Amino acid sequence: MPVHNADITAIFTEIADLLEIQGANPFRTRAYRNAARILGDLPQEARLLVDRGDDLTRLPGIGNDLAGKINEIITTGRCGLLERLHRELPPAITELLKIPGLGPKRVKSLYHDLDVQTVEQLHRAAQDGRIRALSGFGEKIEQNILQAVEAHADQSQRFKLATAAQYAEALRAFLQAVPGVQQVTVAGSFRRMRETVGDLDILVTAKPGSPVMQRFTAYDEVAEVLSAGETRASILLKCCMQVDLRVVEQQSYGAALHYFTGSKAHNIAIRRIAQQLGLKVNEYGVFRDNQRIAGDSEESVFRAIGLPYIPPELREDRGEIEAARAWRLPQLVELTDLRGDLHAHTKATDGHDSLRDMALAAKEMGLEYIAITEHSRRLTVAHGLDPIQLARQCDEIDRLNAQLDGITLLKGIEVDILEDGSLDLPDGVLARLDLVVGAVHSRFELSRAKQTERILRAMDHPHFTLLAHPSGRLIEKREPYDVDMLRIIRHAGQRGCFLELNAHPERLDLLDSHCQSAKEEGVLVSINSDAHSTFDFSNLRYGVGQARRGWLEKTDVLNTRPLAALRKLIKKTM
DNA sequence: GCCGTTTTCGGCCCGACTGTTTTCAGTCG
Repeated sequence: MPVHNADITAIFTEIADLLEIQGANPFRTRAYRNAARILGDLPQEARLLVDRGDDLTRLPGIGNDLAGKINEIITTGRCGLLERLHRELPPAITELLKIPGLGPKRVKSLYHDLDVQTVEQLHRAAQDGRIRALSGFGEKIEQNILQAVEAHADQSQRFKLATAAQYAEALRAFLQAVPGVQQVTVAGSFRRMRETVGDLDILVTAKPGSPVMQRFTAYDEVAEVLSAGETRASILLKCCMQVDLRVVEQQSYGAALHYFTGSKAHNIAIRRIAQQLGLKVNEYGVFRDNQRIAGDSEESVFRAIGLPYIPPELREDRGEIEAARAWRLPQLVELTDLRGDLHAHTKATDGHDSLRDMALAAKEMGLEYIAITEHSRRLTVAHGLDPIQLARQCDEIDRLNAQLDGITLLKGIEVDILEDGSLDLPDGVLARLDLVVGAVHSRFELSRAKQTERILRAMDHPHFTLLAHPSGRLIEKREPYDVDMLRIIRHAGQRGCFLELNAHPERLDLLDSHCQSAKEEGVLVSINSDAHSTFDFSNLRYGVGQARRGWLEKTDVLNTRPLAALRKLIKKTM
């Protein structure tokens, strides 16, 4: 079995958990967590880097020791340190860390003093009232543990960005109406436009005496108030989403927003820079000694430590700080940069609206063109089109284009890429179209070599324009199929093809790290809605968010081109 | 365990809330 980055990430995370329980140097455990994060964000398998003889210590946060461990895991499939830790501690003990309120210190004490090794044993110990007697514990903590175990509160659920947006908007409006409240901003991973968010972090500025805290904890969707202080409170909504509220004065808005937006790794890096400058950054501002020198805006925070403004989507400690220091931050693409959308369906297949309605909705979004790309015949569940049906739709598009003003429909197809890499419609049919979007909708389980080869062959087709949802993953539902994405990206470059960033909230596919690879290889990405109804064009904002997380600029995105320029780019000469 | 325009050793972000304690440790973000 080849070792994937996710395997190494899991090993390093477990090592960090176990070391923490043992009471190891916290910075050592941080190094393992950091390494896990770095590997998780890598656009390529570490295995391939090692095969190529790349020096892993060139990755920030990976030194000789960790590079050696990565090597060991890749070549042997094992990790000596983890095996040693497994001999020293019971294997299931890291599960206890997932219980809210239990950290490494308390888990260690539960194990040493009560021999609690599993969640079941923890449950029994709490039921028997044995926990309250431990030093540092008490009746309240025992009750909390009991509740948490019985509520299965260890399952930390993540929500798709678009789902979180619904709860966020409702809460934002609710809080905005509270007397004395000035600004309400949803920060955290939501503001960084991560594809899923674990909780909502809301920042409020309010005049002194505003009842915002009381109102927040009394919000009618609250299932439980987890904590509530003067400036900070956490609630659990009935949908099981946790929401953290932070209230600060207006003068601290920027510093608090920066702090609350994260990511954690980014914040640590920023605060280190401040430290080196003899400054201190916290959620109230930037301080020299006890003198507040910045903090009313995020810009002022960055300026105070000598950096340009870093957009939230980049704040993952994935090179944005180095880029900022060198004044080489990208000018990220914006929603208003999009001129068109190259992937949309109508009720001719599995969409819900007519050609005309889709065109008008796109125009309403400020778009200049959209490509109609129905499924092809192989995809029977979606009523895919055969050559005759497609020809009929093309005629209809021609007629409609003659009537429409300010929006142009392009003739396309989302053609199935068959198992052998051929396309699901004959060349003569594809030749009439403005563009051909190819997609894998079957045989997801093929080996990496076969799946990659399948897609490369499809791109070799003279009419192939754009690869739809390149990884095939459905967030939290279906893993991506196993392909060598870097090879696909490079092949697209050689063949003059493009990659889609599918903006549907369930897909958000291309991954952000692969957007970066595409940019490096000079392959343009098309941010497409994959709209199945007139409402779906609004999903483009999530695609843009993902593109921004992938460092894409306006020029890196195919459909920022005006129609005439786009036509030149997608026109196949062969 | 990592890292270096003060450093190859000695640092490593910072603060709020809870519950256990009488001044703070543990957890969390």
